[in-house]
Amino acid sequence: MNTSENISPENYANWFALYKLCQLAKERKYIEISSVEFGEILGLSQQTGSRRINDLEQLGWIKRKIDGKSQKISITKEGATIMLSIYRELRNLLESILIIGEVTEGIHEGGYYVSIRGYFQQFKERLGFEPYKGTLNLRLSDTDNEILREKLKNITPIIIEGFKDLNREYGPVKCYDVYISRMDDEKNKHKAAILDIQRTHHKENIIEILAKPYLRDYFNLKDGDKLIIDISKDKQSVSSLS
Amino acid sequence: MNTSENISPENYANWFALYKLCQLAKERKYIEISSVEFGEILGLSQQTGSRRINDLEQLGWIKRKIDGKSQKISITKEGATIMLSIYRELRNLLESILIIGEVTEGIHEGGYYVSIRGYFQQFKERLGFEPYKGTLNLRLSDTDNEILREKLKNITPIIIEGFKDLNREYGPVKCYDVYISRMDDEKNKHKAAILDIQRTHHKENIIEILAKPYLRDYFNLKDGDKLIIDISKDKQSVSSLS
DNA sequence: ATTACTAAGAAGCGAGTAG
DNA sequence: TCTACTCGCTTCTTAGTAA
Repeated sequence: MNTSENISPENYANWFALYKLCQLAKERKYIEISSVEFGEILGLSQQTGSRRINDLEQLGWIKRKIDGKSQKISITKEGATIMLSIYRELRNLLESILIIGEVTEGIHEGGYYVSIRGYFQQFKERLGFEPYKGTLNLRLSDTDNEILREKLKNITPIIIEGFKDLNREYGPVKCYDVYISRMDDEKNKHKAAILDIQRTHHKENIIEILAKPYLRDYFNLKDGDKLIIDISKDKQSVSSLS
Repeated sequence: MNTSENISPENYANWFALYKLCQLAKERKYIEISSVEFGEILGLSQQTGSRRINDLEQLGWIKRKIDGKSQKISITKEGATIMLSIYRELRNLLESILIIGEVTEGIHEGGYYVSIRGYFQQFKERLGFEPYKGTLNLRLSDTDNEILREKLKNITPIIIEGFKDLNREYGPVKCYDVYISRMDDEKNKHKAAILDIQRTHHKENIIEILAKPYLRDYFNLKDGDKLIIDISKDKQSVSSLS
């Protein structure tokens, strides 16, 4: 089943009606609603409310029993499939228009950096949080990586200064403020930072994320899970427009 | 931000237009499209294509650069947020209108049953597949459990007959054909069976799933992950209508 | 080529009302 | 009360065309 066939100009009014009915179905069993009430929910008249319910029934997206005064509505398997396919299509689209990183087992180099005393103190002061002594490694697609790098160019990084100790010299490190979140959970949008280490040894598009909590636990992650990386410059476009 | 405010009757035409633009954005960088082409994609005229793009720009959902002949369009953060919030809202709705089970560590009783020789041979023959010798335990919400039980009543179960051996007597077991899938992956819809063991010791709404592969690996699951349980009687409604 | 204006035409909505 | 019909009116779309 092709999603584009399901929502097309002729019936996105119906799709919206189904969406609203599903919201009502949250409270479950079946939906008992009059055309007046449904019209109000749609922000339209009783007549249109009635028409929409008719149309949805015709489309086979809902079933109903009219019982004199009241009508009982339920979502059919077809209706649910429509919703599910739109959901899935949206998920695919979002993976294209957002920068998504895939949790991966890293080489813990970032973690090593964080632990170094001379850096750690600076991270604490300049990032605005005391970072967990380890990084979360996220693998980006080529395109996402490209876009991310381009975006980062337009952002002034937080500079962690280099220093020397008895043994060796430590170079400066750049960080970038970001927000990290799961695709399916809007409440947990966590402040974090991209740790920009110039790396020679993995060509792969892996970025390292610093945050106060241990992110794998905080977001309940396993390898392969996907996170949204949000470089919150509000008015910016998400797909790059050079 | 409230999703219901984002898609309302006045602007779902715009929402749909944004959705279509995002599909185009899949191919990335920026979208370079004429109003004629966009009209065609919408199934509408050039004029409307042009108007939609204008409207979307007005809403701040897209940015564009008109460059003589061609215009380059990109999705703004606001636009992406709209899409993301609809995605999330849909996810919530789907969790209400579909039967969703949460992966949980079971007591492995089902697994014990499967392994028993007298049962195993029957499972193999009657389910149409050779089950993995263990079950996946899914916890249901009270409502989902109620609805599932009600649905199962209307389905003729696969009966696995009881038998005796030297030590004890084994009772009959009922199974129900289902399809199991992740919410985010339409390709992997796997044939499985609910193993209906009358259980006294967990009051919790846990069902046990039989399938050929080890489902935790097959779907890459961890505890708490959610699966759709699809009792595929096609013309049936998903929300119960008695 | 494009985008986008205006005016005519089509589609959709709601008032009135029947069943 | 309900749902849902017809019909007038409003809104949106398209044709023609300018920039």
